[in-house]
Amino acid sequence: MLTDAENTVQRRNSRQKQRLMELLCSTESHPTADWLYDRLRSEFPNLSLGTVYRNLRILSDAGQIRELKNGSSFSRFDARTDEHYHLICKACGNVEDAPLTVDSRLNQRADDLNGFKVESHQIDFIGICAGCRSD
Amino acid sequence: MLTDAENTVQRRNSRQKQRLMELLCSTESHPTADWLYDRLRSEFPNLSLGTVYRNLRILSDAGQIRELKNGSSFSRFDARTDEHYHLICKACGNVEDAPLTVDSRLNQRADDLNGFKVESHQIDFIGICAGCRSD
DNA sequence: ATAATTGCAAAGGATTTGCAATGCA
DNA sequence: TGCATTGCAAATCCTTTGCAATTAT
Repeated sequence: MLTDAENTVQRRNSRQKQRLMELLCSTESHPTADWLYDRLRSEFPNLSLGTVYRNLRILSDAGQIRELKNGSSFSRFDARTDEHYHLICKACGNVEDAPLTVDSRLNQRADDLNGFKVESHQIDFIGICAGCRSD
Repeated sequence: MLTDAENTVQRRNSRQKQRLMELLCSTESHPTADWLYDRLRSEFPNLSLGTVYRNLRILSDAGQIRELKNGSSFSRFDARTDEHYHLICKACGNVEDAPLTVDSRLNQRADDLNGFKVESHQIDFIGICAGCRSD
C-alpha cells in the first residue's frame, strides 16, 4: 500500500508502466511480478524488479488492476478442516467462519469448464466486520 | 511442504506441538504464526518461532489443520477488475478465469451474518487443469 | 538408547524502500 | 525546468533450515 501522499501525487506515463499494463492486459494467466519482469526485460534491458513491483502497486491502488491474495501477507491457520466459507474484513483483515452450509452443487456448475476438473471450492465474502462497523 | 522422507517419519507428541494444536482449536480467529507464538510464549519462555512454523507445517501436511492462502507464496496480478471467479490448479498453481456469471444473490445470503456487512464475494474452484490432467 | 523435536541463528524468497540519476510534461 | 520515475542495492518481512542439545517413546 502506498501512503496517501504518494497516492494523490500526479502520475506520469513512463514507457515501463505503459508496457507493463499492456502486457498484463494481453494475458489471462494472472502472472506474477517475476513473470512480467522476465517478459519486459527484452524490451528494457536495465529494467529492475523494484520498478515492476512499484508499478504494480500504483496500478492496483488506482483500481486499474487487481492483486490476487487473501488479504494479509502472512498465512493464517485454521483448525477446522471441513469445507466452509469465510468472512474477510477489508478494514482489519480478520477472518471469521461464515455460518452457511456449503453448496456442493457449485462444483458441478464449474466442472469441466476449459477442461478443468473441479474438486472443491471456497468462497470468501469480503466486507466490514461487526467490530469495524461500530468504529 | 515437507519432503516425503520427513513426512513418513514417525511423529512424537511434544508439549509444544500439543499446546499449539489445543490453542488453535480453541479459537475461531484463524490466527497467524506470530499470534500463536506470542500466546504460547507465556507457557514456553524459550519457544522459538521456527518451532511454531515447523509444527504448523507438520499439522497441515497431516491434514489436521488448514493453511489459508491462495496457492503459491507470491502475488498474482489480474488486469480484469470486474468480479469473476477463478479456477486454481492444485498441481501447477496456475489460475484461470472461470467462464461463469457472478451470482450476486450470494452476497445477500451471507449479509449480516455475525453483524458482518458483505460487499462482494469471490469463489475459487480448486482442482486440476486441462494441461495437468493429460500428463 | 534412538531418533524426533527443540532453540537458536543464519539463510531464503518475495517485496519494499532510499537515493542519486534520468526522463516525462 | 521541476518533479515523478527509474535502476540499483540495501533493507524488510515472513518463512524455512542447519545444527548441536534436548526429550519423548
